[in-house]
Amino acid sequence: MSEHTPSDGLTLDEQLCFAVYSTAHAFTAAYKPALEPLGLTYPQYLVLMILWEKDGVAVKDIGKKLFLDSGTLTPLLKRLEKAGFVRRQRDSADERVVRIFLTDRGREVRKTGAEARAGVVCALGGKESEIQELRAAVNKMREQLRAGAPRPT
Amino acid sequence: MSEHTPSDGLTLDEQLCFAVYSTAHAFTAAYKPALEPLGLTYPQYLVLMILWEKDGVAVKDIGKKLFLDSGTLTPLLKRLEKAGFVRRQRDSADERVVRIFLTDRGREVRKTGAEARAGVVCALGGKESEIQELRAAVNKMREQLRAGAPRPT
DNA sequence: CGCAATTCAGTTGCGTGCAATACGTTTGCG
DNA sequence: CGCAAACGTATTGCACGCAACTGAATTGCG
Repeated sequence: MSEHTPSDGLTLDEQLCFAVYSTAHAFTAAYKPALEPLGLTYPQYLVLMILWEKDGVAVKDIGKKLFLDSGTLTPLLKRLEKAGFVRRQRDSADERVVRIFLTDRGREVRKTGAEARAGVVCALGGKESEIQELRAAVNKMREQLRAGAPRPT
Repeated sequence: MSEHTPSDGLTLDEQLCFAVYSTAHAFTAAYKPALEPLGLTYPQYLVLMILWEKDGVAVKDIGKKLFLDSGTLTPLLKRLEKAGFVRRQRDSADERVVRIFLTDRGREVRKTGAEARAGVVCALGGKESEIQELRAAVNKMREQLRAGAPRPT
């Protein structure tokens, strides 16, 4: 098993990071056929998922859930508003806060969202238990990365 | 266990797709402290990994490995060239093809790349075998998504 | 050979992501 | 109360990522 190249574990296919990176893109592509006809992108769909769970969430809290900042969310939410899925409204009790509310249209598309997920789950080959197991492992990895990465101190 | 919300598995935290999506960002962030001082982004680093394995690869083949198209790669490779990591050269035998070659600088940073990976692996909490197992599961998922998603025929 | 189809890279347009920064609102402390 | 610090959102600039398209080079078939 002699290696003609100095193999230091830096082969692309050996990398967990690349596996995750490329699979994330594959997920986005897998959802696209279901979302595109609605005029939704995948990150926009994630925002709607949060709102389906609890309406009137502040931008900041959406950011915490999705790990995104206002630089990403503000324009995204404006596009969602323009497309008629949500309403953006300043919190009268704290004028710094902008709360996001679903419109009727925003609530309507939940059905289609559920169908989208069903289709993708199907493509994954069934077994919900396996999927949940994998999800837990991937989430754990994310938390470890987030714990290891932050500021030096 | 009554649900006060119509739970159709559409909660953000139940989603494997979101786990992968957010973990991909976490990986990028984890690599950043190592890559930023070099003036490299994570996707640029992926391209270098391919070239470390085999130099002089065509843009098209880089795209196949990374699942990216020329719309993404052409500007990225131009930036890599401008930063002095690679050289872009038309294939004289087939003028349509552009081959990418490492410069001395491009070869130099391999060491730092290896250190970057070591740091991230460390943050993941060790056990190479577990990491490889997870990598295999995630890669399998990607292939299932890619097999399920393509054109309707 | 001759020409249509294919291939490959490049370009444009749009939607993320993220760092850095700006700005108005609120809080906390003397 | 008065003001500095903290907070929440918005803006700008840059780098992906992808769809749609362009244009040059090559291939393949009659």
